[in-house]
Amino acid sequence: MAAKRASISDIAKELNLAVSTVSRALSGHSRISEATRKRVWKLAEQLNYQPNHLAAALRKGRSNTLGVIVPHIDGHFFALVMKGVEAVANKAGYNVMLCQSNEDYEHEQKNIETLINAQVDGILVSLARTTRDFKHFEKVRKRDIPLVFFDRILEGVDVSAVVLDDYQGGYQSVKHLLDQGCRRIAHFGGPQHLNIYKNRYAGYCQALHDHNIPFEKDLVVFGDMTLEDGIRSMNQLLALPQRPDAVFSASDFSAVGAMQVLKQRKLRIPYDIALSGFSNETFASLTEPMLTSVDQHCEEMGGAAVRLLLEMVQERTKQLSPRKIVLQPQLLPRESSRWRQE
Amino acid sequence: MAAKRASISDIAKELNLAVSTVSRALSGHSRISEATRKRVWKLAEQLNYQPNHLAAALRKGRSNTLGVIVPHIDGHFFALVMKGVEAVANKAGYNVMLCQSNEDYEHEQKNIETLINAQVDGILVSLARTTRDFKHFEKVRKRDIPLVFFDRILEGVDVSAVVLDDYQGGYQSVKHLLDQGCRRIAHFGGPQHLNIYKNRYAGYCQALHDHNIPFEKDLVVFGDMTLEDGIRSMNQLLALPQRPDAVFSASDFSAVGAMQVLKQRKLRIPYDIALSGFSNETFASLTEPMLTSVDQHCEEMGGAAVRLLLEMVQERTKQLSPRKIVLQPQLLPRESSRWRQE
DNA sequence: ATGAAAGCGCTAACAT
DNA sequence: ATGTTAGCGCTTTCAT
Repeated sequence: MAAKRASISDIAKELNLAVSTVSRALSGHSRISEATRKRVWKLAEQLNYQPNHLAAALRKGRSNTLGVIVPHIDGHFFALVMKGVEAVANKAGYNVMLCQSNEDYEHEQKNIETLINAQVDGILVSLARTTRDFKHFEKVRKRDIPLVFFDRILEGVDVSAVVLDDYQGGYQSVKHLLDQGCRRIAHFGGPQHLNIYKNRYAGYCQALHDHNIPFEKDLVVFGDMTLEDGIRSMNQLLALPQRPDAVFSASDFSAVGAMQVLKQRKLRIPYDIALSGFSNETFASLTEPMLTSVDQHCEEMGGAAVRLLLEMVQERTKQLSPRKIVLQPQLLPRESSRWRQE
Repeated sequence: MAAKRASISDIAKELNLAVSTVSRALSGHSRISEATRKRVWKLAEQLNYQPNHLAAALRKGRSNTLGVIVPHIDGHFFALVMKGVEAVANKAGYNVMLCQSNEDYEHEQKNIETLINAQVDGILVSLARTTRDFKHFEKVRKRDIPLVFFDRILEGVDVSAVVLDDYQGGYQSVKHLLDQGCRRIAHFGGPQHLNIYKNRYAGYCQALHDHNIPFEKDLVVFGDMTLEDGIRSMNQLLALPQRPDAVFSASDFSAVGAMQVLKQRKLRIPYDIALSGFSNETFASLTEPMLTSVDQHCEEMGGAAVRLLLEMVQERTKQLSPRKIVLQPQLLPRESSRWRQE
């Protein structure tokens, strides 16, 4: 029963060698005779030796584990990011420890503690929507644990991060709507303390400005970007004396909410009102009409974030100054915004 | 810089106590004077002491970490399961290490090694679609690491698992379609070596049988359950001399594929052909018509799986015989299958 | 090329 | 109630 696992010292005893020799043989040290190396490896196989990472980690002070904190894992975006994270991390020999903050600041603080205690070698974070300060990251800094943010970061804080050019995403979306002939373009925006929503909004504003469309305050509605929020916001817009002829939503969910309202009111999409969303959720190509959206290259973002983090982990000595990587978004025009369908 | 972390022995030295005393004070041991306990905690706070879990794990032989292997994390189901897993695990003081097998057998084997090396206290697995044997789990058994499967398990192997009553899900779906007046009900089925698809199919067969509907081989199409597969399968069915009047798909994705074909051919859903899927993906309530589906209580499944696993972890001594927990599915009738809409 | 020995930070058995 | 001590399995310096 209970098969005790073979250790280096077991192998050493069996072969009449010193543990240090066995350790070196196993880790491919150069100053070990070919003969010894072979004997050791053979017995290791036989005994089905598995290295005890915990012990190695304790000794070396590194755990070969990366911690990741995401607001939530349901939904397209973070799931795909995790795919990229995992792929790159595993290839580099690192494990991944996952925490969800549930969009909650307090929870995020706990997550940080958890990861510090687990002795992770580096931390990847995308902020909870309710996070507005940086206190809990001070601990991480103090311990000199490499830290990389992705997607959602706090405005005005100088940290390493991998982000999407949300400004471009917003700009292109609005430009596309303008190209279709829309002139009164509304915007569903998210919490403005988060870079992503702020930048999408900024892109919207700039695109209007560049095309000499006057900005109308009434056409911008802020909310929490859920489907229900989209319903609420759309109804609010339709109650205006003069309704918009397009909506650029900073989220696919609220865009779909708007879509439901429009369909229910028998307004034609895109002819009466065109619609575009953000994130290219799975369902974006399954709605009717299919929803125009912005792809965020999620997997790539995850991969890039890990690569950046590993660089920092491996060159811990040199205090590198914070680096930012900006990925370009890709507009995917679909039926909800295109007047002429191919 | 590089803030060295305070250790128990640091605290002990500072307070002129033995490390064991400090350790006990910190872990709430009963035989420690209130005064000492307070002094220790106070200094611990001051020094911002964080326990070194690695060391504790090495010493105790337990890492307080659970490993989870999922086929993939994108898509509704596993993402929600992970939510449940994480919630329960964290509450019980365990961390979660996540691996994705990418639906690949080889990858799954690697994942197992990874988790064993990481010294996890227990492993949760949902099998890759390409996994057909059990060899790689023998190592886990030999090491006596508690192992719990969820959702996807191998047929005919006696293991602890948390599964959905897929048979019921299939049965109810078909019964519902029959209740709507459908008589020629087709089925899109998945790989039959996986319990979930086999049972959904079995439920389909039994429901037909119970209602005296003859089984027709041509109405059953097996595939890989993707959207494209649904398109292919639907076209295949429409080429039959006599077409079906309903399809029960074992996946929402292939159901949506079918939906696209039907819409394109101007067949009315549900009037010409009714549709029902499985898994209640996010998009199921966003298609037009909204897709009837079966909810799997994903979060609950994740939670139940962890609870079962933790039981095994905590009572490791007593070799419990494998336990199965079966959750009941919930049919969600929507427009794609209902003749009379409320 | 190999060995001896120290120690990572913690817990727990065994004192007192 | 507190102290002493051994050791979890590994890596690494210093010898030889």
